[in-house]
Amino acid sequence: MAKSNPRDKSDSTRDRIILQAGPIFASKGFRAATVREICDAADVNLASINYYFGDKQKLYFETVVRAREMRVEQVPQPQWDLSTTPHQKLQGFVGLILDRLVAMQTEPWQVRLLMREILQPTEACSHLVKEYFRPFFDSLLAIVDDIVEAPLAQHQRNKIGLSIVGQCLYYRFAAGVTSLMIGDEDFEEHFDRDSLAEHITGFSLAAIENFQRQGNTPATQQSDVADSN
Amino acid sequence: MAKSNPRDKSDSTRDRIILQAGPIFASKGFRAATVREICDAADVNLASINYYFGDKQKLYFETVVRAREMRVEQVPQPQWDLSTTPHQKLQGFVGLILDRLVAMQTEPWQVRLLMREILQPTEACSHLVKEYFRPFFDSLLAIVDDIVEAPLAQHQRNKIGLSIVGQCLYYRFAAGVTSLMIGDEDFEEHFDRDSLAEHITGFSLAAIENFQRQGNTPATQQSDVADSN
DNA sequence: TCAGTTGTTAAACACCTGTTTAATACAGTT
DNA sequence: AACTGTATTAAACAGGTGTTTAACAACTGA
Repeated sequence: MAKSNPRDKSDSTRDRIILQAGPIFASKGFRAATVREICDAADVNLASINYYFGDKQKLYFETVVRAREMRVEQVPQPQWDLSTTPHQKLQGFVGLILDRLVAMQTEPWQVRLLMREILQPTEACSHLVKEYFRPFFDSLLAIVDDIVEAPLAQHQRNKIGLSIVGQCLYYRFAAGVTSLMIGDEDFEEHFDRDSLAEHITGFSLAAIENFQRQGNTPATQQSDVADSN
Repeated sequence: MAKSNPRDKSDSTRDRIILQAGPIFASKGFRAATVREICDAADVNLASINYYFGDKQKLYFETVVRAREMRVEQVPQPQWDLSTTPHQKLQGFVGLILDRLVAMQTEPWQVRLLMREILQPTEACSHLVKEYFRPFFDSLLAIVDDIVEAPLAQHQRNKIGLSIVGQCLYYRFAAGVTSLMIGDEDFEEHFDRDSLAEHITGFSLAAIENFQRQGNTPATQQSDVADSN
């Protein structure tokens, strides 16, 4: 049998704190989550968080990092071969966004925690962008490049990519009001993961194709209304 | 001179509390905002909130209601005549969303507070949906109907509408990470209100037009990847 | 003038917050 | 056996939380 050295014991306690802190931070946010609540959930002493992490803030950072790692493991990026069409790649990637970052049905704590960082970036967010969001977004832009063929200005690539991401993330941020707005039963019936992936892919693909047809200069007229703020 | 009856005095105090509570709730959220901080800002006694509103929660509700009223006043809906094209209407409405609900440059407290309700709906949210979001969304769908001509299934109308709204709201929710992701200077230069209105309108219009061209059945293939969660 | 209502105030209440401390337990090493 | 460093514990700390209370001030209508 494997001997249990103190390092193992330490790591298991440390891990248990992170894993129990995750759902609590995700549900209540950094401030509303209390160290007492976390320590109770992890079944450790009140002082353990300060012992292992220094303070509550550093525990939060570690929890965000762990959430990203777990989410990438849980939903791996799809693999494509030479026969995969750009359309299929786009649909696969939209599905990947919906699974990894939206996860409407399950709403795992990892997703809710990462979204908190998007909404109110802390120091953990720059880490997330570098290690996660930026490469993720680059993968999407590569697919977009395959579809448009003609080279685009960088800001146009970014805008198209963010139009796609925006359509997906909306359902993470606003699922609650959407359900209130269009009715529970309609929402449950028509806004499942696969239906949304299909719609967003078709919508975006149609947009990109028509962009090309119109010579990359859509909507040249300037709005003359609603300029006030 | 106008006599100052106690009702005036009362209302002014009540109003001052709401108007000072707004930015604080918007910035910190319900929990992190303290009644002491609000009372200090409004220059009223600590007990005033409980006296006028009963408790902190009821003050919050009133503040959300007020935020909506103020926002509708600040950014009125554009008026169209018979010569206005559907394209112009769409661009006007996208601009209206960007001005009312995104407001990237100014980020007034009313907008930040309303977004909090979208993200974490409280009892105030169902009020918002009925009085604000639902009619707002219906106006958008009416414009979409003008563009597509052919009748659509209700869930398709909703999906198209939410694709447009999603592209806009993304910049409210994720402006922070976007700036981190594509760089500050690129963001400031190319992602201003007018550029975004133009892009989102063009992107969505192209999508809708191509939807029609393809007979309302875009993206019929099903993704065979990224199904795990 | 005199109740009576309304608005305001300072003080206190009971509770919760993150963090620190000193004592204790227990492993492996000398 | 004594020592050492790590892990855990209960208790206390200093400060902040929303809410309540009772006293006081100001104006109202009879």
